[in-house]
Amino acid sequence: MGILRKTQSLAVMLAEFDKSSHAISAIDLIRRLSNKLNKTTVYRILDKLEDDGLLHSFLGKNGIKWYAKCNGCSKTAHTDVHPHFQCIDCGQVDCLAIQIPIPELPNRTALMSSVLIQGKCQNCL
Amino acid sequence: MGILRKTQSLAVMLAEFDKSSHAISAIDLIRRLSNKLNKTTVYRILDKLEDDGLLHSFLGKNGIKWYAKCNGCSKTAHTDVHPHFQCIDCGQVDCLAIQIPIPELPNRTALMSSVLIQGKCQNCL
DNA sequence: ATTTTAATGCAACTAAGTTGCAAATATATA
DNA sequence: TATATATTTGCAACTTAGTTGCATTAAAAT
Repeated sequence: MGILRKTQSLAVMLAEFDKSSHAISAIDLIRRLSNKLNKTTVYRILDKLEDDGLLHSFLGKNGIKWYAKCNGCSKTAHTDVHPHFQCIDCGQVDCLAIQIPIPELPNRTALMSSVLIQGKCQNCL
Repeated sequence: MGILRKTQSLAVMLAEFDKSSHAISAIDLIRRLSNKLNKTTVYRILDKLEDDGLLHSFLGKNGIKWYAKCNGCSKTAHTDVHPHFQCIDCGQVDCLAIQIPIPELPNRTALMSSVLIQGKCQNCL
């Protein structure tokens, strides 16, 4: 069940995602908003925004959960996914506007896939 | 620093990986060997076997750490990686013997990448 | 204005993985 | 083979990310 009410907490969260186009990790968001929102609230709003298709989530380095705005990325199930890029120096994470095609797999059905590319971003090169 | 001594614990761990060709999650391994080995020992031996290039690790669903034998998979840094497949029904995880090519990224340098495909395995179809 | 229902904060909890340290066990040396 | 040395192990305690139950607060509906 997604967002039902326009609350203060929701506004604060959305404002944070509007500040920059980079992905934000749940823990970082909790840290940034610690004076305004409880961490449980942060997790719950993230869940709902994902349900509503406003955000998508994925796992970064060390299995940390990240969230990014869905800028017109398809909400339907697909095996062609956009990869995420994490800089090993500064830690910044972005969605890449490319598609990594997953080939047909013999004896298996692929329903979803996730691709994390790690390397150096423009700033850290 | 990798394996230096041939210990009982090491033998137990290697035997477990020889039992099947599927990947094993660290937690599952700890559970299976709980009557023989302490979990700290399991984690430490996994680390060392990975250092030695006998196992490789990757993250499955929910950021859980998995280990699989390196069956001739390249140990050198590369952006062409073999993907891992996790069945959403039975949870089983395997290495796929295919390469997913990662294209050149403008303004970024890709140093490594990981691909997790989720779907249904042959048994669960 | 009052009622209803959803959202929030808090504290306590879970699960995966890590760390420090003393005891046990391999290996090297005599 | 016995002893010394260095690595490995088990244990307990800890860390970190995320979850749950429940009482309180705040939207929205009446």
